Amino acid sequence: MKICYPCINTEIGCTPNSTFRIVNFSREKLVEKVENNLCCLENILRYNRKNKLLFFRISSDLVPFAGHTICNFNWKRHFRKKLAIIGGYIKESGMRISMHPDQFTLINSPRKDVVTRSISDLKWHCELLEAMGLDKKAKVQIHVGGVYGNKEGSVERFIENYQKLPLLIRERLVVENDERLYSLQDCIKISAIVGVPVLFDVFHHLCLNNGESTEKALKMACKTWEAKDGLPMVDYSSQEFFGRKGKHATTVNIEDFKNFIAKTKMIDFDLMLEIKDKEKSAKKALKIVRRIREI
DNA sequence: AGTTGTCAAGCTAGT
DNA sequence: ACTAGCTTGACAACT
Repeated sequence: MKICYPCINTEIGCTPNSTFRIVNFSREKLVEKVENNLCCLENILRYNRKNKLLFFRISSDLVPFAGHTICNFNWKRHFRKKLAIIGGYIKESGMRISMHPDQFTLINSPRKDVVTRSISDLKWHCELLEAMGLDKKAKVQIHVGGVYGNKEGSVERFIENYQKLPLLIRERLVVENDERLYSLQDCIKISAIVGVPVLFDVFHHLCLNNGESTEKALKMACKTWEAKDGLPMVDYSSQEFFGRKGKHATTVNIEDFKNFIAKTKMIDFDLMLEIKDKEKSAKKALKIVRRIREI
């Protein structure tokens, strides 16, 4: 089991997600930001390696506006060497990478323009991982999307559009259960038809489920991953005690986490801790995982 | 230097 | 018909 936190490190003092306003878009601005972001990403990866945190989610802001029509600059070519170096470091360290485009990226919208933009967005995520030389175990995760007043039809549209995706995207795309619309069961049903691996989100499952226990659900999700996809990826977070339902906790709840790790001891997967204090919780979690799983 | 409103993008649910 | 919230940081314009 590899374990880590998404996108940001709060200790190092740099950000790999530095962006700018679209009105200020220029080739120079983009190069400046990406240079800075890649440099910070390297710092984070070094920190993670030192701390044995071997799973990391790279932010979609690493290359601002990369999938947008405004971006006519070939950043892949420009940063080719740097990307290969970073990818080399990731591989040599035995690390794994994921990416997670945000809620605007969905392939089941009835709006053609939304789907087109989403595909363009997914494409650059995959191209980035490709440029780093990472194998297909590096994944890009999205949710099923909207319901649009007709869940069956919306699932159907997901399936149709998924099947039309270029191979470059299909080889990396995984679908994650969300906390309001598409449960794990919904994702599994889609997976049974198109073969997309299902990324299990423990916390979302607590918010929306079909009565299965966490262990049962996790096992079901794991079956959708094949050897070529690598170990199943799992997202974990806990509920902020006084927060609205679905709000992520500030720091990991140690007791809940121990419980989760103990219950799932027999299953192997990679774990992303979606907790606000990032590497702090990840380090605590790693200690627990090591003790309970004896790794 | 510190504070605050705003940001490329979609969707749902609540008013 | 309209907007807050997702999740949330960071930019940019303002004190």
